[in-house]
Amino acid sequence: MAPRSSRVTSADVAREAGVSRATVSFVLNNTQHQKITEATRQRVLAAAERLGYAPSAAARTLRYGRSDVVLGLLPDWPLGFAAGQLIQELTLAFAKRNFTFVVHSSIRGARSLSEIWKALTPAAVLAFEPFSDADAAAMRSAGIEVIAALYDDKGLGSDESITTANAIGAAQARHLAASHGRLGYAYPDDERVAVFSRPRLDGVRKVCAELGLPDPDVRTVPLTPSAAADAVRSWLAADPPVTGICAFNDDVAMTVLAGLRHLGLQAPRDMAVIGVDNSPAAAVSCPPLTSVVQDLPAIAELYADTVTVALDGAQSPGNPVEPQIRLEVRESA
Amino acid sequence: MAPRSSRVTSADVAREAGVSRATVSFVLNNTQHQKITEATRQRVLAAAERLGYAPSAAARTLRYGRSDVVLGLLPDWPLGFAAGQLIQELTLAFAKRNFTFVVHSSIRGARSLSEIWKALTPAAVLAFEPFSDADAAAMRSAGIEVIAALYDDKGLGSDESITTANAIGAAQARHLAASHGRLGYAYPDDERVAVFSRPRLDGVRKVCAELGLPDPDVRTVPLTPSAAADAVRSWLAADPPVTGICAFNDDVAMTVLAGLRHLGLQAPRDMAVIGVDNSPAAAVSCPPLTSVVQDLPAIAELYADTVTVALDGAQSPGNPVEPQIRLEVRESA
DNA sequence: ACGTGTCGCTAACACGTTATAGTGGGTGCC
DNA sequence: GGCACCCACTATAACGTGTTAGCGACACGT
Repeated sequence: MAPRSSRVTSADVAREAGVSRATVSFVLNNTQHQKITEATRQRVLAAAERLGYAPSAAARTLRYGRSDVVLGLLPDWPLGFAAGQLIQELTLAFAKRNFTFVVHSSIRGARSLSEIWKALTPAAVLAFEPFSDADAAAMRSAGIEVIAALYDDKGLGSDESITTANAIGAAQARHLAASHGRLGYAYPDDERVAVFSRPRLDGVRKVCAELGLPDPDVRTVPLTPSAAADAVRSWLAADPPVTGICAFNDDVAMTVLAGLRHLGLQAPRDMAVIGVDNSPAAAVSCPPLTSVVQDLPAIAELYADTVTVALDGAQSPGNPVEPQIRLEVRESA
Repeated sequence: MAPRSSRVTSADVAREAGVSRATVSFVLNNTQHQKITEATRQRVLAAAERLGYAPSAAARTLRYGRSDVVLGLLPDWPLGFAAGQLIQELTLAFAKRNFTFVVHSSIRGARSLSEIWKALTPAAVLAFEPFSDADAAAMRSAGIEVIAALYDDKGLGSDESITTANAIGAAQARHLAASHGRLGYAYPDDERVAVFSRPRLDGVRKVCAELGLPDPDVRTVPLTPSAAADAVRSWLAADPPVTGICAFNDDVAMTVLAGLRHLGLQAPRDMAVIGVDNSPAAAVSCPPLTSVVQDLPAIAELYADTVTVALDGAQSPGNPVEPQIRLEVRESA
């Protein structure tokens, strides 16, 4: 009724309904072990509705000692199509578990990591970037669950990191190995994505070893047609020539395709290329790009389950199914 | 020293340093009007460091009534390259102003808008999606500044919305009008991006009117080569034929290029195409795509300034420069 | 010796919420 | 009528912080 400029609190609702703050809390939180007359309940609900009461998350967090916010920490590499999609799936997956998922892009020159989680008091941090042990320890001592969604090359915290990244490279390699005797890897020209590129390359390496193929010929491919042409020349000049290329993602793959065109060559006749992400551009590149499709909803569910289990100690409701990898086969391979 | 499982509070620091909590607060916040002996100051700082003290953001927010979090609300359309870049620039711009910028993707089926800001108590909300007046009113009554970074087709809250979107369409149209008498617009097949596509189209319309050209021929282009081919056929069959196409973004533009190839035609000979975003794929498409480059850092600064001014009532430090639009001219137009 | 300041610090309150202990009033039982 | 007991609700204590009022000690001027 009276739109105070300040925040409307539970005390306002209590006054409006003619009850105590405790009763308001009982009604609005449906406290089980507390009986409330139906008349009183309705009066409180009506008052809350009329005043537009919204409980203060800060006070609630202070009281509970934990908020329902899960903070996603993104590194500062350029966010592509898949990253955006994963963010949306994570938002949905956490919402289903009554958590609020927000993302902070920890760009260089911005606030330090400690500033971030101190400002948010998240219940958990889902990190897609590496950070120091000191930071991790500080977060834990503040009662924050830390989940690293990273490839652990140091074997550090391996029990908390989940990765399906090497399955991607493996899928690429298996598809190409059917018709190519020597594989190459188009590595991104940006060390900031190493947390993703390394495990993908490892997956290719593993499959090559399994199938008795020689180790893949790895070349860094900057995102310009001429640089890609250089890489293509080197691959074809090798002995035996490298004719099947696993690319880090669709952007790199399409750059390799541009390099081929630059040399007057064609995919897949002269060289087969496979990307990752199945971005919109992949469907309309020339030739249309074969790409690895991750089951991002399943991956998001897996992450969300991991966090939920770590937080509540509750067991995962569903069976912990490994996210599947699918190949969208077009013309480039 | 003693790694308590629970949170380390300022009281712990006070006990460790042998002073009161108030003194700890004075030291750590550098309270000006309060003199503290250098010895005491050092003792407190040492104790805080030793215990790894991190002030509770929840308590601080409760005390101040406002957090330093700015919440970015993203709609549920697929996030592309430009969106990711804008997020990073916004993170940087807000960090420079001592705000923590986080993003929530309000995907359909996830938590309602009110759940989000209730859970975060942000100081301001920077919305890239439309929401109801009731939501806006509720946020305001909770003391949250609401900034709509939207194209206002209803003239609603025009004083708070900032848009440079029509400048994009205008830049496309001006470039094409130099050599094409009739322009077309490749409209995205997703109404969720209407907040961006409409003003861009309006920019094209405005320039066409200014230059005495007929109104642009607008066609919705789904992201498949065959659908794009249909659109291309229609454009070329018009009288006079439409030979200059402004596309909503690079993805749509590259689909139009695929449609051209599908018909055995070439850009820019048979039809010129301009995209928006200058995504990595645009540089390696065939032919390489001419694209509009937004000055995302400047746009981010503008948004951040708008929010800061609304919050503190402070005047913008720099001159409110209009973000510039640049054209990356390649071969497609 | 005594008021007057200043210095350096502490006690206490408020922010808004939830949970626990407690309280007045009605009812049943003997 | 007195006692126990349940019911529906209230008073109050935390959660951790920033801030204001205040307090003892000491210096200083007269």
